[in-house]
Amino acid sequence: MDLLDRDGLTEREFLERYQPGDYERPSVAADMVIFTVTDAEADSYRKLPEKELRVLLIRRGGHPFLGKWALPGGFVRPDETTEQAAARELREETGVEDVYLEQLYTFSDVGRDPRTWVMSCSYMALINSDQVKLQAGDDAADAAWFKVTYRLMRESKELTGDGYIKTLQYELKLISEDAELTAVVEKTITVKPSSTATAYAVVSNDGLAFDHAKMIALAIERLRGKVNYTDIALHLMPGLFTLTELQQVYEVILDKELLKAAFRRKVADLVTETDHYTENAGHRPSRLFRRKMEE
Amino acid sequence: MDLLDRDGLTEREFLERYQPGDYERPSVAADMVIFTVTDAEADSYRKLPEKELRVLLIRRGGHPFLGKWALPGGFVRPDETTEQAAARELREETGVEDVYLEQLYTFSDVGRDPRTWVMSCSYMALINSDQVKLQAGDDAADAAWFKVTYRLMRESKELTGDGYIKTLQYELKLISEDAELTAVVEKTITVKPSSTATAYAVVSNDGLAFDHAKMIALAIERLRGKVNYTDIALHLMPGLFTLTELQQVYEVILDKELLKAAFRRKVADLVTETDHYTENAGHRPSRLFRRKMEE
DNA sequence: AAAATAGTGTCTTTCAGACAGTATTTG
DNA sequence: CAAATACTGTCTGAAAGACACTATTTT
Repeated sequence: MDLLDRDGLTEREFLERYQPGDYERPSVAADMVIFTVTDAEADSYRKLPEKELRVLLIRRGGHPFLGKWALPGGFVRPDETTEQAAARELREETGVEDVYLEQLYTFSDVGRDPRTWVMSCSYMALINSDQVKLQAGDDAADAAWFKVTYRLMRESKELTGDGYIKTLQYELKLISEDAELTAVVEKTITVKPSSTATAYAVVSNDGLAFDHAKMIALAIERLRGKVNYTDIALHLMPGLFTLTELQQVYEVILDKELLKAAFRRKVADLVTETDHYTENAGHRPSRLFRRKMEE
Repeated sequence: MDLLDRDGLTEREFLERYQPGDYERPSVAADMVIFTVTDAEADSYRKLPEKELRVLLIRRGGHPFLGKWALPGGFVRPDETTEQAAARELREETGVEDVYLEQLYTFSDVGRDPRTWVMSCSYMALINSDQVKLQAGDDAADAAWFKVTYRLMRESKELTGDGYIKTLQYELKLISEDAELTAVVEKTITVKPSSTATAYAVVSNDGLAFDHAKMIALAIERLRGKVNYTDIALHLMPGLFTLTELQQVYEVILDKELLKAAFRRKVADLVTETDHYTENAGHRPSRLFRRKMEE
């Protein structure tokens, strides 16, 4: 192919002479919502421990948002994709290598970073409690796992002339051993005859940096959506697990109780049974399952 | 809040003195997959016309990819979000203002643009045939609507030691009045005990610029996925439409025939019936419906 | 009447919700 | 035996698949 452009150049000539213009360019960061599930303290050793959904946050050691908690992340380098940058941050922060990683959304609101023009491509990572143990040797001293809850608090609908605006307010709560953060995220759905638009806004925010409350909210919504029709939740499970544990994970993600019989029917084709059982549990042993790797 | 950082600065002082470093930054473009549905020519005026799913492409007038077809798009400016940039491009290209717009994915492969470091945040827009008429006055002379088909051609699965790799090859065909483009997009799903990764690659590509074959493939997959559990397809319909037309749109998106009775039951709560009917159709008139704006 | 599309009725199958019942282990 | 969890059986009702049937218009 040797097409010539208006200046009579071939593509090779064009590229050899190409000089990037000096118009403004944004910095692009990759930020990660890293989820895991851990056992809460049980009242008695005969009772099963409850499961908690947790997110990793890092306390900011410099301006802006000094002292606030932020998602792990960093700037993308010219020789890597946003996904590679996310995986690199994940490795640096947690030592974990082989995890489920999914791009969520690219945030580009003007002024979202008070320093300069910064976009953020956000990712969701799911790691299981086996892998989390490796978290010891991280460089950011002020990293902590926060228990997450995300709950619809208020719902309203306003009719406009030719459509309506639905407003949903969610309370996002993040609780660690020594900090408790709360944010309210508002989801606004504007329905008009020829369009539907959804926008997120942070209404109040106590302790989270940047627009990271929005990112966490979006991640939870994605997780909740996918749990119902994929095997995504299995990435939060250790190698061997009981169906009751799996059900607890679904319940903590969806923030709602499920019926045992129906749940077992539903996940039957996502798991493979093994010949192992739990031991010394203070009650009847439970069969252990693995994630199904065929099909 | 007047916390001081290690240099003893308040946040305000820090920001006043902040100088962006001179590390490399990418350009960020917003590219759009604009879908619409139009009637194909009918054999006889007594037969219903078939529906076609179409995408807007623009022939490149300069290097790189001179003469190839590309998605409409452009660079994001510092005073706008990627979404605003997408909406701006859409307006410039088609004159259309009020449409369904959804962020798809941010592409950042190294070398995806041969000139320089460019990421692209891709969007999907759905516009209806009423709105498309406005397309006359566009600046890019070489814009054309292409009929799209996207079909699974080959499927294979290879077992690895502890998991498997599934490879799906899709043929993407784009046909306009005077051009026919074909690309093969390969979707690779790598399943390992603690992760699942999906990657897209363009295996062959005849006539599309950049990685735009991947973007279109991703857009179609998103559209197909959402059609089943949202009212997204209604954004492709004009103000009044028959249920048969709506079914045709579902069928052309999903590339599969649906059963009439079941379809009507399924969409019943997405539409509102009107008192209008089609006229002079050469057969029994059909009731016209609108998109349901309540609930 | 023929051609064409519009629209409905209903049987079957599948699957989720609901709930009760049985089974197994430890203290 | 009591406490605790594990696991199964089955009824019901909602929704999707399948297919046949009726209805209405134009030529």
